[in-house]
Amino acid sequence: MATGRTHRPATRSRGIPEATVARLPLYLRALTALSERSVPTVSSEELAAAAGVNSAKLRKDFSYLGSYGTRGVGYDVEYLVYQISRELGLTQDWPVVIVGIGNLGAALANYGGFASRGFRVAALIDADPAMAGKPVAGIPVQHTDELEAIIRDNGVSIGVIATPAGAAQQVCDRLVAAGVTSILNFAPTVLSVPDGVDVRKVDLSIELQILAFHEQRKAGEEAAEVAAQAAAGAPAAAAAREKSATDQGPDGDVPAVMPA
Amino acid sequence: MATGRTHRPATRSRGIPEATVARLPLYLRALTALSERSVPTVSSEELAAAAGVNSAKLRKDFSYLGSYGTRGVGYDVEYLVYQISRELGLTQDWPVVIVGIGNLGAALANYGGFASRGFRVAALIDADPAMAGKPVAGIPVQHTDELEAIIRDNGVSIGVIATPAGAAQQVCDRLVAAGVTSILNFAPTVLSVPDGVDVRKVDLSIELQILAFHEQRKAGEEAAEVAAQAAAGAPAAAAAREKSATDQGPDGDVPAVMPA
DNA sequence: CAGTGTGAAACTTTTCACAGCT
DNA sequence: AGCTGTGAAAAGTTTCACACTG
Repeated sequence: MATGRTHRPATRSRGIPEATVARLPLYLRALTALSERSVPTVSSEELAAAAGVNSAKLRKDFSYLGSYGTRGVGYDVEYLVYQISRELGLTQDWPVVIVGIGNLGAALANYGGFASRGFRVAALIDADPAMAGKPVAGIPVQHTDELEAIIRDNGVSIGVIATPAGAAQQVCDRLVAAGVTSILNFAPTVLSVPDGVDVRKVDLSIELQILAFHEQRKAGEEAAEVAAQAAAGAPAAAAAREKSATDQGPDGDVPAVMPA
Repeated sequence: MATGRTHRPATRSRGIPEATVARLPLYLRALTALSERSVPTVSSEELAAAAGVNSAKLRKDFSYLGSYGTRGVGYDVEYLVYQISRELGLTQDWPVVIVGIGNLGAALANYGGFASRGFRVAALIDADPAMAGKPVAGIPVQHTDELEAIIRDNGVSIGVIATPAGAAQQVCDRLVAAGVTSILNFAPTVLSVPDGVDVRKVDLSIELQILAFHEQRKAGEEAAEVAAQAAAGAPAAAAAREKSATDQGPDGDVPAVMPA
């Protein structure tokens, strides 16, 4: 909602909130499942449940895309799939390179959901000469020396870094220099990139640490609860948790993209 | 947050904002690196740069933990490492089970940063009988039949699901029934869990789709930019991006935990 | 005087609740 | 009658800017 909405009320304008963007893939997945089961329409309530969010949030999110529902009825599944795909830029397909073909890189290469929606693994790249030529997930691994050529020849703009932490920044620099402008980083490092390049980070140990924090909290609360229960009368059962909601928050963080 | 903060101004009370919690692991990692280089103190500016956030945010975050800095000087690295570790519950170590030992599960089992900070892989579990006994990352894989016993015998409260999507909910149910209260889910599914169980989700294709959205946006802006540049005089270079910041947002999303 | 700690302002995201369409 | 679309309120997060302290 950055630039005013003053006029142009019809054609949904730009400026979809980042939090909404982060949820669109979730909706898309739920819708795709419905589509496969040939469900023709769905209400915000049902779709929200399938996506793990609440319906008010979902309706608000969709309102940023336009008015694609029918009052009293719900949303047309196929139509919404198309609209969200388009909004996410998945009507074209994006060639992606994966750099670092260890266990993780191989797992990513084998990941089916990859190809299924808008992405194509254009190349697998590894620094180990012994890997060169070896096929992983049916794609021959190429040596890092080829990186620049691969990026240019395939018009790759999205790169996935699955290397050890030590190599990540260097790989990142080369990717960016060769023209990549979006990076998904699995290495546990903060990457620095020039303006205009987006980096998203996936980090196992950070996720675990966040869980540990809450886990620890629960242990503490349990003790408090027992005490309270002992002191007071009876009703202490489900009274502890702070947030409830049917939500399944993404980002956990507000992960947000970071144009760096 | 929820319960008022009315009194108790002194001792840092409970209720650290979720967004702050999500960044603590980032700070911890940066601090650990400094510690290894034997750097004794660090300013909010330096540490923020290392963690990829801005210094105001970092100071605000630390203010929720207490006053651990020294005005005019900065923060004592060792002391902060300890305080953050304690806050995150990493002074104890958490036994973790990984269910689903495919490429991804193996990658996770081999992930070093795992053991390094507060977590211990208590067991690897897979449904394939052929895997049973086979060691991965030095740990023998056990069959799913043993799941409940493993959880109970090891006092596991954190589980990692790295199975195919189809098996995830079922595995989740068993983990929860056996006593697990925190789950890190790598399968592309929305898990439903009872109240009091936290789920965090890591999803490759969602991340890629978010990148695709921004990538598409860039392409559009580029065109607009060129047009504007042609029409106007000259200054259009770095004027495009909407957010700037040195930030490297986690969550990308607001991933947030979801007490479900 | 360099640099923390923090109120207050600005912005973003979520939730509420209901008018309005089909 | 039912369900969407959305203003408006509430909650959460980030940024600003400066008083205060070692």
